[in-house]
Amino acid sequence: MVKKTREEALATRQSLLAAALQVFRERGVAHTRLSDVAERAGVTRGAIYWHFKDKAELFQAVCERGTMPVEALLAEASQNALQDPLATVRQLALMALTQLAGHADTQAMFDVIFHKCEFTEELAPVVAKNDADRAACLSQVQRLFDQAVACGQLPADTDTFLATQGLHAYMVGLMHEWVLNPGSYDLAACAKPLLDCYLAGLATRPPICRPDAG
Amino acid sequence: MVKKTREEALATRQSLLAAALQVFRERGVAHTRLSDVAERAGVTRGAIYWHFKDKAELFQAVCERGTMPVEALLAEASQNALQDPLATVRQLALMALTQLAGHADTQAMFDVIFHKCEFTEELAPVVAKNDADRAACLSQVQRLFDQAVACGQLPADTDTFLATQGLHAYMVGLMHEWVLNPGSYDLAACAKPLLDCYLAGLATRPPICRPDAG
DNA sequence: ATAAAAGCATACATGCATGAATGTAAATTG
DNA sequence: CAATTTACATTCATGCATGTATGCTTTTAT
Repeated sequence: MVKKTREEALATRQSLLAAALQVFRERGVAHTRLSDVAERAGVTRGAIYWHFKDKAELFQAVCERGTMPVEALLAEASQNALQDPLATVRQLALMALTQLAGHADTQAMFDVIFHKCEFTEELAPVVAKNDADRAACLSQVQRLFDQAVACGQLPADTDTFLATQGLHAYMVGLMHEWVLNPGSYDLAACAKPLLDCYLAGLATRPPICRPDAG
Repeated sequence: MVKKTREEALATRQSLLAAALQVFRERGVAHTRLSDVAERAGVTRGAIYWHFKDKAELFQAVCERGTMPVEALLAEASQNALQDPLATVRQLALMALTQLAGHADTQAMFDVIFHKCEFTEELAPVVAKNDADRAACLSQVQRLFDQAVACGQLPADTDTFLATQGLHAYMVGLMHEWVLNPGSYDLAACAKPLLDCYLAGLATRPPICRPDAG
């Protein structure tokens, strides 16, 4: 009773990913031994080494499964951005927070990424992908802000680069801190007011960074 | 030529802390071997085990050395908060960002804490101290926001709890992301406009979280 | 000056996680 | 229905980081 059918093998792979996410969250990625992941998934280390090369590749697979919906969101948002760019940004950010508030797996993933993981050389591919994703997201949001300036939704002298950095930092910080204490406040309910507060700041007093002389 | 005088021993301890900060940043805390730290400091592991119980205690010492100035700032700020609470909050946040932008050691520390460390059980004392510090900081800022509402600096219906969470998230996010790419923009120059943007949002459209029915 | 303790260096024993090697039985393929 | 591959389980050898124990030399206290 060793060999499984193809779909059973896929199920094994999925349960390995789920188990890894859990154990990563409990023990931290670096301190996690693959035997723990295997035990949690109800298999042995042999199964892990069959499906993945090593722990880094397993972690990479866990991350990619988690960031897939976000990327789909970004791609989808590039469509209907023409008429109301600010609303598009707002929707984008809102859906990210809503996804975090609602999905337990998403919470686990960000908990791992933010607090239970060391981004060192051995996870270089994950870091590289993170960097690429962030860069793509940032440039897309900045383009939306540029459009918002062109539409008159934002002041003409808005530094859209800084505005983008600020919004991204806001989002990262909200997720980073909220996953530490999901019970501290109702993120799903508070996401809108929190976002609108920052967007209002952008509209009334946008960041303007004069290229300082000296 | 083994035994050192007392101040030489203190110097050894300091160089151990500095070396640990560097190696932690390069290799990550979990992957750092104490022999690396010792070698970087020009001693052997014996010196580490003399000054510290284990890696966790070493990391704790590194963290405490880094958070000391921040705590001093907070204590100092509780003094002159009466007449202009909003300006006090602004000053507080500004000094934190300025400190980060200017001090290389502070950058290293936050890089380690944000990206090169797993907060698991073995670092429980550090986590506990972090939690306590954050709670103290948040409650103090919220008190300032409450005063700001009383002064009329912020709208009467402002949810000061959410406003505090938002500002804290903003700060965390700014630091979290900026240490990843200190060259991406001039934090020292942009700290003011970035902060004022969020504070303007607080003044014009403060977060108000209605206790949602259903 | 002598005893005691400080401040490390060195040597040793231990466990433990890894990765590779091998075994194996069922499931495909032709 | 044979041959081959899949999908793991099991075993093994290895290295490596840790913690402890011990040794050694110089301060420091008295």
